[in-house]
Amino acid sequence: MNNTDIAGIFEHMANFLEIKGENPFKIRAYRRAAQVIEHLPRELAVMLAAGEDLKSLPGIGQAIAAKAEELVRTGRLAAWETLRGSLPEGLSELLEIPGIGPKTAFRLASELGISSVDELERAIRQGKVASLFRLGDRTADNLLHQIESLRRKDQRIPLGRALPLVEDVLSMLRPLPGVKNLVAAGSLRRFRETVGDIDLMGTADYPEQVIRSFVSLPAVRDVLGQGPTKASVILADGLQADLRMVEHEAFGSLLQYFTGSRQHNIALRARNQKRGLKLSEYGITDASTGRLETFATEEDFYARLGMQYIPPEIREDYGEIELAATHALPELVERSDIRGDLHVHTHWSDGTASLESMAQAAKEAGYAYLAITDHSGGLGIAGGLHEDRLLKQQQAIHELNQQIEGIRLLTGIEVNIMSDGRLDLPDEILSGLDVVVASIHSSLNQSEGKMTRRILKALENPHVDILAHPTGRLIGKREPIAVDLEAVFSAAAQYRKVLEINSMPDRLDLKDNFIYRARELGVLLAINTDAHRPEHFELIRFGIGMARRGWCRPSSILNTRSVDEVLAHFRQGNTSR
DNA sequence: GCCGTTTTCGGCCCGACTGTTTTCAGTCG
Repeated sequence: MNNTDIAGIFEHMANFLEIKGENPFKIRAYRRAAQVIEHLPRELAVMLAAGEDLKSLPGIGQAIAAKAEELVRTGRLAAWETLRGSLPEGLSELLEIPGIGPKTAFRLASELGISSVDELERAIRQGKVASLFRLGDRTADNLLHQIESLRRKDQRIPLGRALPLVEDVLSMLRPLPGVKNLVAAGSLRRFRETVGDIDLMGTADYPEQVIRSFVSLPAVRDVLGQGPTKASVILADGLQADLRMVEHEAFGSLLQYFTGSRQHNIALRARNQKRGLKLSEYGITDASTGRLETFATEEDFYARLGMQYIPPEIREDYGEIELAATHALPELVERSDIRGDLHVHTHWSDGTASLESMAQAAKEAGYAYLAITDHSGGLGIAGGLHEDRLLKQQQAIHELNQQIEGIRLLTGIEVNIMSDGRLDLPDEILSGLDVVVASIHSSLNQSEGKMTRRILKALENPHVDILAHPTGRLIGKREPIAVDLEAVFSAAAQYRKVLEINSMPDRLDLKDNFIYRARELGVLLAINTDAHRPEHFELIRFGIGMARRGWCRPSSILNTRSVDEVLAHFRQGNTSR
């Protein structure tokens, strides 16, 4: 049983306990455990097999550790079987409907015998729901609307689609007269790989005018609501965006509050409550005096708590609060730290641009070096390079290096890892290149054992420098390959191989929690764009966002180093066996 | 059920809105 399944069961248990009116803190404990487990970089089964104590995980104590172990060992959980037997199975899905909480769900089940969304819809149409005590026509009507919108609701959408959309909106509103602040908060600001709703907030001299302009933007498909300081709209892709205009003095605490994450805020408040400070979106209240202090910036807000400013990307209650309190947060990698890209394509394979224009674009991006890594000729990739054309390309790169100034091109290849782990170019060819990026593009459905052996074999090749997009996932389109990443990370650390953080918004591969784990194991990472055209260099910000979510300092990222240091690192990898 | 620079017991984030009431429970973010 894997982590997703286990987390799912704990989440269901929380729902059922809630419906039964159990202790709310017990319920919260199950929810928190589910979240922690869901985002673990390693399988609980693996940790248990290694003899590790699950109680060392945050939010997991004696009882939940034992239950998790029971699930791993037997695939079942007696406590869960009992619980689910005591209530109608479908009740959990009722909680998905906005407006229905545990109390209402319980009453719908006990008083009307409803146990599914379909049954609820029928009951509403028959007028049964509106006749219940403390419910009425309005409530029933709203629920019906929620059910309908839930059925056509778009999923969370990838960050790569949401961010440009939101930036468009912001760039049209910011020039309005009197606008001081205007930013997106929420999971978008934290650079989560997918986002649900968008929370925009700002301060301005004439807030109503900003609201009016907002709802009449061309990107707005539908206006859900509009008041003097707040409006809700639907943008393209079905993305809901809320704009909130506030007083300038309270902007800092409001931004902090709406940036989240929820877990971060809960932990932050609990911690400071003990010190007599009450935190809210309006500011900080000293319990002894009852006086509310406001904050125009987040920096001031955190400083008042005696803490370092915490970058949004790591506000996940993953230890950042404690470190910020002792001023020991890591300095996270930034765009300006990046000195080159080690994975790009040109029209020599499936890219669209020439060597020259890619070099020029990299130079404009502020880079000192650029590795040209077109596809190797093997399996089914359009226009991949065979040995003769690769040699010609190397020649062209050498010549271009003579002509251009301000950037150094490195020769390279993105070589296919074939289904048995061999590479589709011979070692003699690979040894003549500055950078060898290896990746999987075929036979993606192999078993975990086979896939892991395949990748480990590729990593054992002394000429391989970087493993690109290690899991092969495409967000929302293709599942990651089945592979024992823990084994891959260990091998990479041992052989000094570099793992890629691919910045393509539909890849973001490795993802945040795996970056965190790889870094923990001492693996060096590279943030690459995998650019296929000059504009793609801009996508580096997504990779940087992931790296920051994985707590990477510049020292964890190879391409923050000079070209000589990069090449020196590859040479070490080549001779370390 | 979890957790500990005041605690191994006694706490556990905070405020607003909605619809239904006549003082507030339930839900949400």
